[in-house]
Amino acid sequence: MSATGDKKKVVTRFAPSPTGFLHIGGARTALFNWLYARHHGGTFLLRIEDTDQTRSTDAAVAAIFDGLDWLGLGGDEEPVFQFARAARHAEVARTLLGAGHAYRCYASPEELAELREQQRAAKQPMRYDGRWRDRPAADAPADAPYVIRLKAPREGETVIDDMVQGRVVVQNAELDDMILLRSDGTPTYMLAVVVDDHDMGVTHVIRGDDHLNNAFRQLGIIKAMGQIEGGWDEPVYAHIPLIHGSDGAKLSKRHGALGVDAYRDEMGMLPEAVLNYLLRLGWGHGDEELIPLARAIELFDLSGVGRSPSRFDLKKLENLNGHYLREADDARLAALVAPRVAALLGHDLPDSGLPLLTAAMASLKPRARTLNEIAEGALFLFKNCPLDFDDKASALLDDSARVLVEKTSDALGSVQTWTIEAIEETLRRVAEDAGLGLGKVAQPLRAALTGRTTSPGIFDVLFLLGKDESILRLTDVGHPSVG
RNA sequence: GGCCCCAUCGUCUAGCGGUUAGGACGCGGCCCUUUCACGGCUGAAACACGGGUUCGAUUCCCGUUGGGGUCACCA
Repeated sequence: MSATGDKKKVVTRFAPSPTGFLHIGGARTALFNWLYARHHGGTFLLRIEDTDQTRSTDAAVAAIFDGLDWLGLGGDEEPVFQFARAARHAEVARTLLGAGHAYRCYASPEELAELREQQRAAKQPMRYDGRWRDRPAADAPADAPYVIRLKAPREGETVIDDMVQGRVVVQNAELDDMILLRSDGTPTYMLAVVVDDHDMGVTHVIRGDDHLNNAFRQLGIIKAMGQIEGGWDEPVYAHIPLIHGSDGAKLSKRHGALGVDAYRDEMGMLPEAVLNYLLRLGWGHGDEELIPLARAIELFDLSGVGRSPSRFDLKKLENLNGHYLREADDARLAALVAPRVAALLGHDLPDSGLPLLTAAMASLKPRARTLNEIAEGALFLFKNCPLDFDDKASALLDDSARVLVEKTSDALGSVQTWTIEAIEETLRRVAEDAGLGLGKVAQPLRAALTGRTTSPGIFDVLFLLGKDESILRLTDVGHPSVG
């Protein structure tokens, strides 16, 4: 902060630990950080928290980048891998130790487990009792492993003015002396986060409110380092509420805490829909519901973030996805849908598949909420005679309907130029000649052409199928079966 | 259990002392219509409870209840 009081440039970050895919909650945290940075013309950074090498995997790192990439939430600079910075973390721990803000603790893990057990039994708060906090160095057992703990203040209180949670106060007596450096010399998360955020120049820490308690401990490190060398500013904190499942319990795989890849691949969602949904989950701006990214950048601010946890609602996501599907470019959708159609069919699409899907998209997409539903709806375009008729369709195709189909087929056969207009004109004439409403003619035709009782408009179906294929399918059912 | 956070329709939310408590999803009805959708209109649906403060509380304060989070040599 300069003497003129102007604010530092905003720097936010998303710092997942690579122990699994990018889940939906993480995606929202990333989105909020990304939006906040964009809104303020700042920088959004990525950091992979892989200090726990036994739980971190390359596959998870790849999955996280993949998910972020799909959503368009990449970092503005090369991602930082925390494990690679272990030496720097250790250096800070040593600095703290040298300045008397930290100390060596020789208590063994077993000893600590026993302590916790006693506290649990006595219904006492479970925390480290500071047994090595003030012991003279002479007491230290020679060559015994030790950890370095922060010498946290025991009096007073620590205050955080959180941009979402408001002013939160915790008594320092509630905080114990956390471990900074493990006995094997590697840094703990608490230390690594603080050091990295400082070194990366992070000004705003926006993360899940499961970290709120951690913030008080982390502040202890920041304050201590600030006293030693100065320049360690407290970041602005914003702890956003977690996302819960539809039953109010913590989000689990059961209700959609899947990787974002599942929303893309298995559920057939568009990234812009997921983004819009996530944005509106826990954040609102008046009555606005449809908020594309550009608008979100313009509107987003932390003051709009609510403080209560919200439940994940797949139905609403699907509805939003339907909106974005209708707005999406047809060729783009066709490319996205093609492999899904092929999967349903069990074989590749012909070369004409993509252009056909593109042409059909305008009548396919208003009827769907997901890419999968579009694929389902597109199936009839690629089937071969004889079609598989579902129950309603075959029930509809009784003898009189088949006669009507044959009659229509004949009329259609004489259509010279296969246009929507010509098709419509022909069908209306057939209906009129038969003394029937258009619907009475259209339904049997639909069944004969698609094997289903629901489909895009009948003129569109005929047009998309083409004259030859249409006549083929109509002829196939056009003759009342003898029997 | 200690500490921390939260509480408006079933769900996401608007509200920031005085409103017929608004919108969206979902649900019901109607319209449009060749089916299904889309779209339009419309209906049902909420301030957890109890005390205060105030002329007046959904709104401010306290408590109760109910949720959630966190208490590792994980992150």
